[in-house]
Amino acid sequence: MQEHKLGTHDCIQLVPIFNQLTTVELQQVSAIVHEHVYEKGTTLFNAGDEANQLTIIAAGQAKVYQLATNGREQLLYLLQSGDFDGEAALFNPVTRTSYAEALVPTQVCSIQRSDFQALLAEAPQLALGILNEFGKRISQLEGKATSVTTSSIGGRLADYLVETAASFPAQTMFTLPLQKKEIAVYLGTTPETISRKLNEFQIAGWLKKGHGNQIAVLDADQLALQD
Amino acid sequence: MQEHKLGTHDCIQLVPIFNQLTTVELQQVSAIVHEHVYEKGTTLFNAGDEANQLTIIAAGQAKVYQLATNGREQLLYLLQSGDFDGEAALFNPVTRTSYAEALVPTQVCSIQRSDFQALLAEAPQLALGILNEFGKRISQLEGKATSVTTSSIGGRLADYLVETAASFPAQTMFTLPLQKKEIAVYLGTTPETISRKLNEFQIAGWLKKGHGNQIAVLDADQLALQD
DNA sequence: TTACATACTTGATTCGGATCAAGTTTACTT
DNA sequence: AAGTAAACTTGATCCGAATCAAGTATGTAA
Repeated sequence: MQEHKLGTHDCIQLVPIFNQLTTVELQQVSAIVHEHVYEKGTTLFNAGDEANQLTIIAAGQAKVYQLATNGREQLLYLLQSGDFDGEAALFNPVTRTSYAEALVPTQVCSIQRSDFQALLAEAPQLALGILNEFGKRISQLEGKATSVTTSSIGGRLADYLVETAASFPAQTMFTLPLQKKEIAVYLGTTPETISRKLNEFQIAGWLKKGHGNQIAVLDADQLALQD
Repeated sequence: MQEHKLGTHDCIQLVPIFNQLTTVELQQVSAIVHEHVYEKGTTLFNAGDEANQLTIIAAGQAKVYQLATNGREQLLYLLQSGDFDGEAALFNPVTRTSYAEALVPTQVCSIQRSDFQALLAEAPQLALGILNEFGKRISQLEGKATSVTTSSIGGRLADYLVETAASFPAQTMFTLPLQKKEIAVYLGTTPETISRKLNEFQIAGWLKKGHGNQIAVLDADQLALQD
């Protein structure tokens, strides 16, 4: 069973920032991409490492944690296929402040800074795609920063659920990709509160809890209206 | 008195993303930059506008507000000389979700999307500089998103004060650039709480309140240690 | 200088959500 | 299938900060 393994060319096509490239440019990119498969539970990179490369998830899933000053870890991103991290490394050597761990067997494409900079001079179109992707990410983060100071916990959880459920058929049961403890940390709250809010939502008829970490969103519209 | 007015060339040199350009490239950029001066209290752009340009503050100061779903306004940025906004517009036509107002007479440089894209193809070095700046902004926003879910109000206020005080000589009185009401909204709290926390900080000996909106930070190190 | 509006402060009360402390379920190991 | 550890739930209590309600400064216009 290795359906999730892909050739280099396919790998690159999965990444949004490379979507707009011509065939020729795609080949140029292929030439400088390195591939690696990480087993479940292994570390993609560590805090304190010097970062010299862009890391792209071709297939699989990884969690990125930031270490807070008090030693606590804050989940920063849940990287899915096509997501990337470490873009700052493409311009300057930086020390990573976060670390990442593979949740499942995960195939990663990486690009070295020096290779990337050389390529950029030849394929300006590439820069546009990346800039575009960065712009999106900034909007997203601005939204998060706003919503965190603006909405209540209930609202943030509701948003998270609607967003997560979006990748599954409507009204069907699915397994939450994160444990409640992790969702809690991600939203800046506690597992207890997550538990209680999910109950409230179920009583309101907006969702249905199943076995283990399964839920079905019944009324995404009402959920989204929370706060 | 027009010391704050600058020629186009000077204007561009103020902007970090253009810092690394060669003289030739700077001239190319100069050619496509439009300048405009907004009087105090006038609107730079409005929510709902279609954005087709990058807006750079050459001299002056502007507030950028985001409208929340409940109709409340959330202060997003306080733009100073050299800051820019609307970078998403450089890649796709977008509708603005925020609006900006000049706090003082403010000189603005703007670049149209079409001009920018044409330029980018000729000056790849420019893309690198912008990408770099974007990377920094993303780190900054990641930090803010983390600190908001992690620290208490006191900690966030302390950070804000230390940051704001940094542009004044140490331990001297200065006037806060925002009203307390606005600081409150910015930090996601209320004027009452700001008032109380400032008292606590004064009693602890970390700052001194003066007349009106003046304060002096006495012990930035202790403040920064808050939470 | 007085009058008025706006910003700010202070106190009393309320409330959301964190924390603490058991239980209970789920999932993994053998 | 039984045993164990981890994750989850539920209840009781506590605390930080929001809200409500006066007040007091500050600044502005006549």
